[in-house]
Amino acid sequence: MPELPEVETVRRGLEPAMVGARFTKVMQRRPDLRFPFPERFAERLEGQEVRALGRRAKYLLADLSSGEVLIMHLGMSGRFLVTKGGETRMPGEFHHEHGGLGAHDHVVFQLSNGASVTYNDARRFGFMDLVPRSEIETCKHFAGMGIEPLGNELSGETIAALFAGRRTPLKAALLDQRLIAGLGNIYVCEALFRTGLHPEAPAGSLAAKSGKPTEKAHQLAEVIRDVLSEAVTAGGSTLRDHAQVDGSLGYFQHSFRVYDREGEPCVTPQCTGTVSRLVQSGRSTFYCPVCQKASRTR
DNA sequence: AAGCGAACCTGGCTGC
DNA sequence: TGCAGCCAGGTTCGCT
Repeated sequence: MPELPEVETVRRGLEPAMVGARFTKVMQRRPDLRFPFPERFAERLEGQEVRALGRRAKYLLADLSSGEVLIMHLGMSGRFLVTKGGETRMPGEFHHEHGGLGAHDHVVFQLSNGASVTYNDARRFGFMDLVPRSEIETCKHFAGMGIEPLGNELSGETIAALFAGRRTPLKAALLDQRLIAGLGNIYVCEALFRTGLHPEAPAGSLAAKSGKPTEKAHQLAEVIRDVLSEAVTAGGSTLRDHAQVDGSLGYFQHSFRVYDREGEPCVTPQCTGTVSRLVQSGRSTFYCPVCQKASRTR
């Protein structure tokens, strides 16, 4: 469940359980996820205090008293469940009876405040790494990463500058984490719909010849911010599994206007269009062919 | 260089 | 009921 709003939802859920607590025991139950765990993973965590829990794009960053940062990425199916001390593990099909570990519980963090944090990831596209605080900006995960869409950098001007001259479809440009980092398939579809932009329009069409942003570029920047912050407020989107660390669901999926709505009527008032699906670089794009017509040329 | 498709892995749903 | 086929919120690799 991992685009920016879901990761931010997880961060907010983990924060009270982890920040200010020490790792008393870390159980790493397999040698790798998408990548091998770093050397001596558990030993480097045990005894360390979590000073802060941050987020960059779709990555969670736990600042440790050792000076290292625990980097966590959820991939496609990664999720965290927090169990407070004394509680028996419950909600969710992933966790077998009373406190036992489920099939894909790969890491369990026990904390000095009595809480347990379990990382579950059926597909194992997620990963964890440990990097010195001083090397965070330049480490392989973040070097070359694009701007934060909820930060101050996102504007019509930056979109025009980043997209100018690119013939790649808008959909692909928005998914490119080297340009803007944190958007994924759902929120790109939703943002393009709200802006009335065709997903196959060339990314460069948002920059005028002068290099200045078009009106649509300004709108797109605002819409991206709106969609993401609305989704964060809703606790993210829940598609197949819980989005929040206490097992409860996000509910932004009820606000989807095009994502996963192929064949349904367009929600725009007066619009007679039907939501269509097309495949771009191997991924489903949902859009309204009537509302989203903007500049397919150039 | 940019832009596709495939690959990584498991599970859930659809349809025969 | 069983099984094949397709699809899934992400990222990276390798081939045009």
